[in-house]
Amino acid sequence: MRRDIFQAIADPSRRAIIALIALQAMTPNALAAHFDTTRQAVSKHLRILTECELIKPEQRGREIYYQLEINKMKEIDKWLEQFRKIWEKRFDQLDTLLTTLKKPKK
Amino acid sequence: MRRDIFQAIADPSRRAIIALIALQAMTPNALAAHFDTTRQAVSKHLRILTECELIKPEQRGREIYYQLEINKMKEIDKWLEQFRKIWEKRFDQLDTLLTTLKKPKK
DNA sequence: TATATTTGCAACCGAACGGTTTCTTAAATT
DNA sequence: AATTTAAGAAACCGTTCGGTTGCAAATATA
Repeated sequence: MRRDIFQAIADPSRRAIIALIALQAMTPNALAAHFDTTRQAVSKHLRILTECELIKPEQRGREIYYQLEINKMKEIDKWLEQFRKIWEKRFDQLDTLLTTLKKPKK
Repeated sequence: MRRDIFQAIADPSRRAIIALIALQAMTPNALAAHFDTTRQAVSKHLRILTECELIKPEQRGREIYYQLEINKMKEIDKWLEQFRKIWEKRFDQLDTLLTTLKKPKK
């Protein structure tokens, strides 16, 4: 069973859950109210997100508040880094080109 | 059939393909040589990546060079933006705390 | 022209995915 | 103590995924 952060964010429902939890910790029931699905389905998503440590459960009485582990999100950012270098380079090249074009002709 | 960039990067083989192509455009055969799998499997990944416009095929004789559409990668960066705001805020708070601790006691 | 090479496409297969329904456990409320 | 509420666990179901094998099409080479 593959279980990493990239697989975790592949599902649109899970991305929506992450976005909601990012604003404030929420219970499975509260989350389910935002979706057109059963609480159990949400629970399954929460389990997956918990397993790859993207969210953390916090028991409060009989309720469980799930909160985002924002640091884990940085792993995606870290992976993107290698490509950011490339698109920044391309932007610089474009910038150079534009600057060159602007220069008065010899 | 769901086909978006998040699903595209969910698979580790596809992430590896993206990373290779980022450096230089490559053919399916050349790519397959880097993996312990058949060319057809790589071709399937390339198809998925092409469908969500993360890569672009360029025919050259009987070979097809696939090259990365770096701009598409920015979509991930864009999605991350909402969370980057949060982790930068948390960092600022930590920074403020540390600065406060450093201040001499009254 | 015959042959080899590069590639895509279709059919198939087992495993994983995303969902539902049903059941159990535990805490809160009456 | 009985009932309600919140949540997880297990079993099941149809679909998708990632891979394979086999085949057809098109280009290059002999």
